[in-house]
Amino acid sequence: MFSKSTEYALRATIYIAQESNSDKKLSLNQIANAIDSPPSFTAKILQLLTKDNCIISSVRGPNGGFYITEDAKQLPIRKVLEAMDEQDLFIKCILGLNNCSETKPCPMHYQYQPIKKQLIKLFETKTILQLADPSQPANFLVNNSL
Amino acid sequence: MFSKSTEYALRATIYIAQESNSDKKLSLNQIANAIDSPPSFTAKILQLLTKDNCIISSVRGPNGGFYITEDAKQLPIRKVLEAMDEQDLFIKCILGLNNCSETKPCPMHYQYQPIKKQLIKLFETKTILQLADPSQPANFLVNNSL
DNA sequence: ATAATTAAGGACAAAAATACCTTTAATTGT
DNA sequence: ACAATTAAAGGTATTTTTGTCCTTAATTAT
Ligand code: FES
Ligand code: FES
Repeated sequence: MFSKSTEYALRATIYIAQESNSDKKLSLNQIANAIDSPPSFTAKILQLLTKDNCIISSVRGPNGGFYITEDAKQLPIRKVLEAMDEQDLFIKCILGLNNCSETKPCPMHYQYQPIKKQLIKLFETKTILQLADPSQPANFLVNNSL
Repeated sequence: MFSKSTEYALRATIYIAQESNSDKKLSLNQIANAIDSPPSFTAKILQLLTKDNCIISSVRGPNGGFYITEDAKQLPIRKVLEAMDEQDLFIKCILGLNNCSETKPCPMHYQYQPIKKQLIKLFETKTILQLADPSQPANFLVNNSL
């Protein structure tokens, strides 16, 4: 479904939303450790997410680290996919054809379209906060422990 | 969603089911041309699909080529995904965690699971024939023409 | 100021996916 | 038998993805 980069990006974003706020920042190593991802590679991914501080925020220096603002928590998770350049899923044909549309449907189009719509809706409407909401008991697991 | 290899495999299978039978075989070049794929790469993919002749069949020599039996047309398209080793979609967690299950749900599990079930059902129940059935007007487009 | 800490950024490396090319084997028609 | 045709098989090359490492810049505490 998604690339490793995007999987790490989603896990990192959710974890940061679970654990951080502007008073409690998380270091790269904390995050990579928590989400079972290679630290150096995770650093690259976090750079993409902190671009313009629009999803994740960061500060350097002692007691610095990564965190997410309350405002950013309201963003739909689609923003994470956008930052990771993972938009093919929303646009492309399931058979890989350039155009996916009612006017030029491939043999799977009418079967796949309703599922695609649900995927888009899921990523458009679910916010980062909703996935990290501690009142939802299913919202904790972001690694391969257990 | 799928790798290029799998996209080509699906397009090739559908095209072969549209156009061939045991009396009318298709050459590599015909297929690659029809589905907009690199011929040499498509050759490799067809090798996987003809493995044990279980999905696509082939014969060498003049008037040889690739075709599909009536029996094989009844196979669900999941078989193509299996041949391409693309089973992660059916098993894996959308966040990339090793186990996807009700007992260890990730924060997206309960949102994603219903969609995943529909994807599985789609690939399990739709047969190659259904996607290539000429009585369905949507069943022709397997390339980027138009 | 200085040293310590932390992310940012760039160069590099390894692995996988994608694509190509050459040789071999099977089949057919002559 | 022979030549032509076609897929099979294997090796090679390129590109993309994944991952590492090292230096630089920013921030903080002393
Ligand atoms: S055209 Fe193939 S999924 Fe829409
Ligand atoms: S555990 Fe993540 S989708 Fe099921």
